[in-house]
Amino acid sequence: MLPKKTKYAIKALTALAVVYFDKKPLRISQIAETEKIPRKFLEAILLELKNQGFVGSKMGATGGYYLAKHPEEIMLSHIIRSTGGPIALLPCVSLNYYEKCNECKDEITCGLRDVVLEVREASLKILSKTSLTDVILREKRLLRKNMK
Amino acid sequence: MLPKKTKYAIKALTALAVVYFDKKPLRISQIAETEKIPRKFLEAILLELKNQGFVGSKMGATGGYYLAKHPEEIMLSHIIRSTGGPIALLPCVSLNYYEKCNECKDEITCGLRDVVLEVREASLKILSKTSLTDVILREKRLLRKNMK
DNA sequence: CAAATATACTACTAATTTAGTAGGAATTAA
DNA sequence: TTAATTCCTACTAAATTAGTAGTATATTTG
Ligand code: FES
Ligand code: FES
Repeated sequence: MLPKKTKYAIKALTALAVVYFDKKPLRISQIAETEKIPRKFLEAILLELKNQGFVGSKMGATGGYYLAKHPEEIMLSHIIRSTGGPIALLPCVSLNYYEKCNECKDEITCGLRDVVLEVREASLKILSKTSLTDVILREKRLLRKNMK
Repeated sequence: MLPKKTKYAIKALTALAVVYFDKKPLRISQIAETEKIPRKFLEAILLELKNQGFVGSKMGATGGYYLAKHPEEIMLSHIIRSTGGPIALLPCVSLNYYEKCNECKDEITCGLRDVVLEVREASLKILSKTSLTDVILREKRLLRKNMK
């Protein structure tokens, strides 16, 4: 399961992606309100996202946050990895959080690892191809479908 | 990430699957030793697996555990769900641990949910088709490949 | 310049989950 | 009857998650 932090990050970044072309920053409190994210928590999350280069910020009155990259360049896999941790089911198949399985005799011949590797590949295939723009597009598509 | 409990469960059940046709039970301590699982923890796990119908047991001297079903019938998805929890990345797309996303206005039109649903489908496709027998087969294949 | 309004940053805390452990009761084989 | 084993209840300790409090710093506007 993804931690709330990751979910909040995706939600906040998506909100920023929606207004990307306005070229005006969005206030934390504004995002917190519309996305129903605890204000202070979101503050911490956005700060982290800034340090990782996802967003930029402007201090002071009329300040706020804005996407630092084009929304098509920001993939869900990046956000997940930056905020939540591994996508893989086990540390021994995680690209970014690798850790040796000290119970298993041999990683190379471990049957379980082989399966879990396949699962990671399948998940990553989707998550690394889905950008913030795609999330917004999906939302629009679902809205149309539901309207009919 | 899968909890250790789940990993241990899969490992233990696989060990039982290997000797399935011997028709003799395997002792906890034996499994714990060969799979490097903390003895007492494994005890608790196997008991739970028994209550869920995965294994049977025999008490007393010469007692132990054995698979209650054919190893081809036990899928990784079953074990994960019984011991670890959801396979889905978010509660709103979990079949067995469903919980409403109270931040999102509408589940039906949520773009993030749509992506995460696709990921769950992809993972489940693999995990619900992979049995204990398959895990053993993969292991054998990997061994052969590595020998050459 | 001063007041108002933002983010930046440090340092906690509280609740939950995970990964176990301890110890004895019940059962069975020899 | 004794040795070996599972069964069962009740803890505990460590790590992680989900936040909060409070203050410093920067920026706009009157
Ligand atoms: S090596 Fe990681 S599960 Fe076996
Ligand atoms: S409804 Fe679950 S993420 Fe939006």
